[in-house]
Amino acid sequence: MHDSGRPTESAAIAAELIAVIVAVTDGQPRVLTIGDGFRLPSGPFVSGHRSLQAGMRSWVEEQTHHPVGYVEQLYTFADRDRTDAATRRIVSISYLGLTREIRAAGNLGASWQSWYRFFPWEDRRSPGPPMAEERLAPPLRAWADAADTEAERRDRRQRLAINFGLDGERWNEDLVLQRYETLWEAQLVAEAGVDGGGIPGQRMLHDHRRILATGIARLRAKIKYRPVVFELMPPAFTLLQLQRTVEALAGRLLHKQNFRRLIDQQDLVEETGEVTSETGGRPAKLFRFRGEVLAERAVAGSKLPVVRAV
Amino acid sequence: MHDSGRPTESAAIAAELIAVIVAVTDGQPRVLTIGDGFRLPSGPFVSGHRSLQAGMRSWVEEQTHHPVGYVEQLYTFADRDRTDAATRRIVSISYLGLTREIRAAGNLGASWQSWYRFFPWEDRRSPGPPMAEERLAPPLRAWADAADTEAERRDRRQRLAINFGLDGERWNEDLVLQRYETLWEAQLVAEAGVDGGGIPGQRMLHDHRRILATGIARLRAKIKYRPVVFELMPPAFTLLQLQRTVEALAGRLLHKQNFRRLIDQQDLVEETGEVTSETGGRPAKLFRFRGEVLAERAVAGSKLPVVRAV
DNA sequence: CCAGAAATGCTCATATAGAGCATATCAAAG
DNA sequence: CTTTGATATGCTCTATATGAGCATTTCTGG
Repeated sequence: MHDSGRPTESAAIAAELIAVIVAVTDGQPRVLTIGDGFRLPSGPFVSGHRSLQAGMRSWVEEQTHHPVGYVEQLYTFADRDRTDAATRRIVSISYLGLTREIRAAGNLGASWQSWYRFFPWEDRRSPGPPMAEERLAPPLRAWADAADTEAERRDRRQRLAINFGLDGERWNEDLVLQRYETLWEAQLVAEAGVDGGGIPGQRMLHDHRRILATGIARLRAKIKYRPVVFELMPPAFTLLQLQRTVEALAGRLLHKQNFRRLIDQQDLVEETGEVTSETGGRPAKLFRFRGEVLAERAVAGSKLPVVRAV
Repeated sequence: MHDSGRPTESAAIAAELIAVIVAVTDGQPRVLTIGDGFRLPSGPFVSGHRSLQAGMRSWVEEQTHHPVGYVEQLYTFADRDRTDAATRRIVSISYLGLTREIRAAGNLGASWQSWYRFFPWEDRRSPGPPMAEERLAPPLRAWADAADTEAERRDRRQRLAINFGLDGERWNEDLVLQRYETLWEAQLVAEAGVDGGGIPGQRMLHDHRRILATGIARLRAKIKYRPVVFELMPPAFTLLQLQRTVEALAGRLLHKQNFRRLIDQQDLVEETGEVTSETGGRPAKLFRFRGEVLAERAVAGSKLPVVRAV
């Protein structure tokens, strides 16, 4: 409360916990859903919960029977237009979780959905002209041109260039949320009211697609400076499997040799001593994650030109 | 709610908004406090608020009469042991705000406090042996050695080395929260129960010091990849002033020439055409922030060895 | 005119990142 | 037993970025 002395007259509200649980299987990044596959696991935060995170874990486990591993908080929001049966405002606290998919039959209708089902334009791993340019750019440009003033038109065009990698700009895979929000503004997603203008991409319940976008964006940004990918890997894996996992998340292909150089420069993995010849071709060495690095090194680095030993 | 069909039976809870408002004045990073200077502006989230952020802004303005500029969400938590008068669980949503200090007399007892008053060990700008080594290391090492098992002792020592830059490790200014939490665990901060073992650093109300630590950590990390410092600068400034501001935030000195190189490599500023000779010495050119870069470039860069033009 | 305080210009060595070329090593097909 | 298809691995070369300093220039205040 904002004053320990006097009691607060705060209105009652309801708090909801929502989880974006991610795994990568068969080269696809997947998100854990319940029901018909269009909603994320979620439930109210109640007094019995030890903490927000504990509450989220228990809802996920209850609704999906799937264990949750690594977890971090994503974002909290309070949509003006969402209230519960008692018309209380709802505050939603979202979490991002990383696990490995466990294939158990019929667990409550919980299912794993490729996240590119909801954001097909985010997958740029296959060669050929990307969907952002083929399918999204035309209606988006039309939206930009439809602005009232010339200044606004210019703003919109520049925003499109940056967010969608148009007009010579490079594609930035981290801008998942910005892209979704731009599409929303241009009335190109189904949640925005109309039918979505024929843009591909499955909609979700309420604002769940926006929350998923937030989770993807966070994860794509995070794999660049923290070794979180390993939460998604089995105990032993080949470097190519690791690369394929990162590619699945980032939605783009990586340069193999440079990827390997990056990995071992950082001492992230060590050989198990075994090899596998699963995939055909020269058998690959198996590696395991060196969990110690989490303790050994805080993170990457500065970007500030600090002066040493004053 | 987690199911749009049936009503949820969620318990009522109270939501609180807390703000960490930062400004840099006279070379000191300062945080806006109310009352006796040991508490952050805060208040309940009520149904009249348009959004969480709007509610936070209105509380800050009501309690301090100070305008809030740039804002971002920090973290949401629910302390088990904090309830309000009606013994509802409290969910606290914290925000980080950046402004420039306005010196207005007697505004409600609101005041700006140097954040190093609460975290003196975080200021390493002055030469000489840093406080982390002089004052903190001994009791921390004692805590590490007091662990039950050898394994736990080793873990603690390594954690100290990384968090506090001991045993040859480098100081990482971003680990503000980890340091505070380690000190808490070692019973060296006043909030942890006892008197804090003589470690310098003013305590705050409730968990406000932890929230401030979260804000400092976020800001220190963010200035490295996003041009947020400019939110703290006046419209025109010299490069040295800019550098001093970053140094105040980071708590360490920067290499002047390299700092300048970094700034203009990124086209972050442009000359106003004027010069100032305020500080003595050769007059410095005045610069202004090129706000356009926010639109022009998304951010910094990859760290993933992507392959171009497949 | 001189000392003090910055502002500025440059240089050099060392990482890191982006792109490719060339081999090595296996499984399975023929 | 050889060929083909698929990787796994080693190395090289070129930009660019980063960390550290040295050397000048340009003012203000005695």
